[in-house]
Amino acid sequence: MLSYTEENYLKALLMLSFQNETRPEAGTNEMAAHLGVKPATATDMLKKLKEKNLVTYQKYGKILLTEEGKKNGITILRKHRLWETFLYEKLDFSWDEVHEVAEQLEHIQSPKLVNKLDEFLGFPEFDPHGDPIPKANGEMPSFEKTLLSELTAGETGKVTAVKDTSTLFLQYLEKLNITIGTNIKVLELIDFDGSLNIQIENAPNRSVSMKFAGSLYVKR
Amino acid sequence: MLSYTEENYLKALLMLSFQNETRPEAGTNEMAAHLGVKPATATDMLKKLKEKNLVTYQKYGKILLTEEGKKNGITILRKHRLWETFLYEKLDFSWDEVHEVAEQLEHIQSPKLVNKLDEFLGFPEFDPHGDPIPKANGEMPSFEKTLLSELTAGETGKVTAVKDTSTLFLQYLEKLNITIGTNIKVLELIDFDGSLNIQIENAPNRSVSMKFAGSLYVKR
DNA sequence: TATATTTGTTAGGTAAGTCTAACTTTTATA
DNA sequence: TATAAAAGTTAGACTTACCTAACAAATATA
Ligand SMILES: [Mn+2]
Ligand SMILES: [Mn+2]
Ligand SMILES: [Mn+2]
Ligand SMILES: [Mn+2]
Repeated sequence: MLSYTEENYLKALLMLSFQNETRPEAGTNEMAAHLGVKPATATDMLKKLKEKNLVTYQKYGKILLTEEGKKNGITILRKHRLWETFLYEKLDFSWDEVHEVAEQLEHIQSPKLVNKLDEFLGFPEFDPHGDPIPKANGEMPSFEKTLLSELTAGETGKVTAVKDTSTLFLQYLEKLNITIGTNIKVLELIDFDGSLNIQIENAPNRSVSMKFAGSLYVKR
Repeated sequence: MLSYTEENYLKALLMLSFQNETRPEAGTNEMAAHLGVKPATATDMLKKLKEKNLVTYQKYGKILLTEEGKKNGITILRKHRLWETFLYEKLDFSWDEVHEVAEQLEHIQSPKLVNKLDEFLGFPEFDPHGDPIPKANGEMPSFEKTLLSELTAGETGKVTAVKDTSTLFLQYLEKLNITIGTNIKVLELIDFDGSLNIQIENAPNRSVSMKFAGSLYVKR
């Protein structure tokens, strides 16, 4: 049985492993920052997780989830994303509101609940941010990871997911009338600062920053 | 901000106040037993709750919730019963399974979630056990509290709630095809041991014990 | 009313999870 | 490669929630 806190550490390590695309290892400071605790606290927890065979790591070395640790992390992530979907689809939460509440709901212990919820939602493959929801068996639906910033002038992409899930970004997208499924055409690339002029389906044309274009996943 | 544990203590005190019909006061041992902790632990917590002005009590005296404590307890109870209703109505949980999971869900912090859930469920007045769900303003729908054991021979009652919510009792009721809304006619009262012969709607006649008849609320 | 029983409190201890301050190791850079 | 910076660890402390054992007060009963 894992504690609420241990679950958070495992999920954090899993997400860092997705983020660090080259190698799935994480560092203590990185992990601590992700969880909003001090590095000293992360070190303490690491010892405990190692003791329980959920991570492999040695002093001053990198952290890697074991199979068991990964399995547990995936379970939490599955719950997190199913709950986000529930809040968004059934209770009319906006996509910048779901995360905070799902952060709590993901820790509810009841295998039956998770699977019934999945069924109730119609076995969704992606959450409101376009992130893949792990299946009951641990598999992750895959999706194209093309960034809007990778498109060339003239190309069109349909938004599949957001890379940045911060409230600030999500609310800005809402203002721009962009959501999962919206088509965006790149009109022009500005070499000077990497910004682009885009045409948004059902919304006025816009100029957006490089940072913006690097935060949206699209399908060509 | 109340901790998970403090919330459990307040809900326990509230429910004991409903139970002790004569006076709403509770004792340390009673409280500890209800929460599954040792009396010494309950005493510790009591001091903290008193410090926070959630209960009034003095050493060796009885425990009483303050208005603030009661308000908080009612909020938890509202969430508990709404979640039970959700699990029962939307996710096909049986009425003996809902309690355990609601025990966890009641602690999720999000006023918006509670109210949206209430709306999603159609503002239910009673939970799957027939217990009243406190309204957002703290009011409790009232209901008739006649026990099956109070009926006389020949009278018919419609089941409105269960007094005992133990798995053992709920599963027995299920076996007998009795649920909220079922009509039961008292055929005969046996003076010797207080048992009664009853006629259950859509099920064979039965003899049930005094204990059984004292655990079911009905409406004449 | 004296004594036994029940009820409630205190003292002292543990475990989880967090922190700060000081220290060590690793890595980057001059 | 020596040194500075960054990354990570350790020691010691705090808070919350729990426990056991010993004690004190209140209540029931002979
Ligand atoms: Mn969490
Ligand atoms: Mn998400
Ligand atoms: Mn609870
Ligand atoms: Mn109930």
